[in-house]
Amino acid sequence: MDEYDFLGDVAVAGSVDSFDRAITPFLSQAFHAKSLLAIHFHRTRLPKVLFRWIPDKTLRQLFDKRYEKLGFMVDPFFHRAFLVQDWEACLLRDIAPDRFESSEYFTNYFGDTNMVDELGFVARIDNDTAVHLSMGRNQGQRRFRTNDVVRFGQFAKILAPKLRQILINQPADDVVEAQPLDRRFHAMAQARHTNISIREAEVAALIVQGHSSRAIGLKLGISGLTVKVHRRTLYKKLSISSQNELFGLLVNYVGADA
Amino acid sequence: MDEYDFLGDVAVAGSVDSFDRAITPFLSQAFHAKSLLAIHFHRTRLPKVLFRWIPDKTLRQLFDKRYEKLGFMVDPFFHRAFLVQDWEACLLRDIAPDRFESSEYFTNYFGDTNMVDELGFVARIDNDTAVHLSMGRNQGQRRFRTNDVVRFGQFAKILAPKLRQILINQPADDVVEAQPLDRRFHAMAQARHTNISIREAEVAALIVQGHSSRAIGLKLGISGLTVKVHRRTLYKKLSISSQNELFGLLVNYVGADA
DNA sequence: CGACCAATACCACCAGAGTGGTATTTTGAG
DNA sequence: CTCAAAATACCACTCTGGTGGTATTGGTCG
Repeated sequence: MDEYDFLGDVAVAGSVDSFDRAITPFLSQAFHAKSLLAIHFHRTRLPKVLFRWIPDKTLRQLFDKRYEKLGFMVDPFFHRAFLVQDWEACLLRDIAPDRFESSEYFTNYFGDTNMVDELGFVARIDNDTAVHLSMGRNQGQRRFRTNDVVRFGQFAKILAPKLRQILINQPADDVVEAQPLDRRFHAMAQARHTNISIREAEVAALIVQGHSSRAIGLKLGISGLTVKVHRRTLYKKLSISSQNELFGLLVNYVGADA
Repeated sequence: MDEYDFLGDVAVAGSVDSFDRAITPFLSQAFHAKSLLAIHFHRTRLPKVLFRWIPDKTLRQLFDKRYEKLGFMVDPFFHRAFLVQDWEACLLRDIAPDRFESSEYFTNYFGDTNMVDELGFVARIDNDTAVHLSMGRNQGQRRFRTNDVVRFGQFAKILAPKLRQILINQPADDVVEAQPLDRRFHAMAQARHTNISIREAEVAALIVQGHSSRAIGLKLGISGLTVKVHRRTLYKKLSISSQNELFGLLVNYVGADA
């Protein structure tokens, strides 16, 4: 299939469905991807997976089960989507928090384990919504190269506006509010008969997203050393003693409701 | 209910079922436990959960789903069971590998997240089988105290031989062979078109069980520094770069089959 | 008002993971 | 037998998390 045939199909696509059919076979082949997914983000609501192509059954199940409820909250693309104004194509590793890879706990948990690399774009639709499309490569495969990124960036010039156009007229059918992570941590703590401060909840949320103490400090405009203090008191209140345990609480409790 | 009533019921119990009914209500109350379980271990086969009382629904489901297939392989009680000759009552934290708690990834994954403490016994039945009973306390609760341990140890003098007696005449109905962890890692690596050495597979298995490099060295009779080398080459071959990613591979791939 | 707590900041120390080396011995396949 | 790979050992370094302190400020509640 020719590149211009592909772009022609994209141009005439009038629905998410036809868009999916136009791009999935072509992109997955052109970039040797082992997964491809498109997600409609909302700043304060649960996201909607527009379509996903994940041949590996186990991974697909994990993704379906966990991403829409909780996983998206630790997806760097989700946060990135509301930071860019127009649209942006990028590699996951370029926008991920500094400790994202070593705290693989999460990506593992949501079925991305073997995605050694992810290349995609985010595009803002309006103040509260955005759309995201990405392709993943599995372990055993090479990471995306510079020319992959460049080439994808060029496609994104067409794909991003087109997908936005399709979605802009489409009313959201799911309007389930999603509590932000810090709120969820706060609620979880109270369910455990302890009370964490607002700051501590914020820190907890950023930790599980993969930020180091230092990075959290920069983000909150406080010292990384202060973050360590919050960390300590947080752990003490939740009677845990490590980051992994915090992940565990999130997965088993914070994710349980909402 | 009186302690001697309890012991009387235990004494006359003639089946796993009646044993369960005799002990679960009493022990869970007497020790303020939030979970109680009994497992029949086999050195080379999948274990059989004799009974389990886990009121929390989420935890129960996680446990049911993952423990019997894979989780038991990283359960310190499982390994302990085949090290003691007769029987032994102990705290989980006393027999757990040194990095077991901080690499909570696993306990989280198998539904033990909130078990801040676990008290139980293991009793050998014959060369290849053993039985294990334990109670867990959740987060938010105190850990078991010395007098809890002492008291439980006294009960175990009756419970362990009794449970062994019940099981000794009971033929195993499940005879599903379970590949040891190192073998599974080896197979997983080959499925990924790479070949890890025997030593590397051993190291991988010990890592996910929660041992530090130093502890692995002591266990294998080699230097902890050598273990670090194995670790490095292992990570390189699997194209990962951290322990958490190794956990992820185990959970999503090594556990998939077998 | 005083007691208390949250939030801030900073210091020092340790353990462990991860990474970059070098070098020797053992072992197994060709 | 030879050569390459595996296994062993050791060194040095950085980064981070986790833990133990101290101290100041500002707000809240009894």
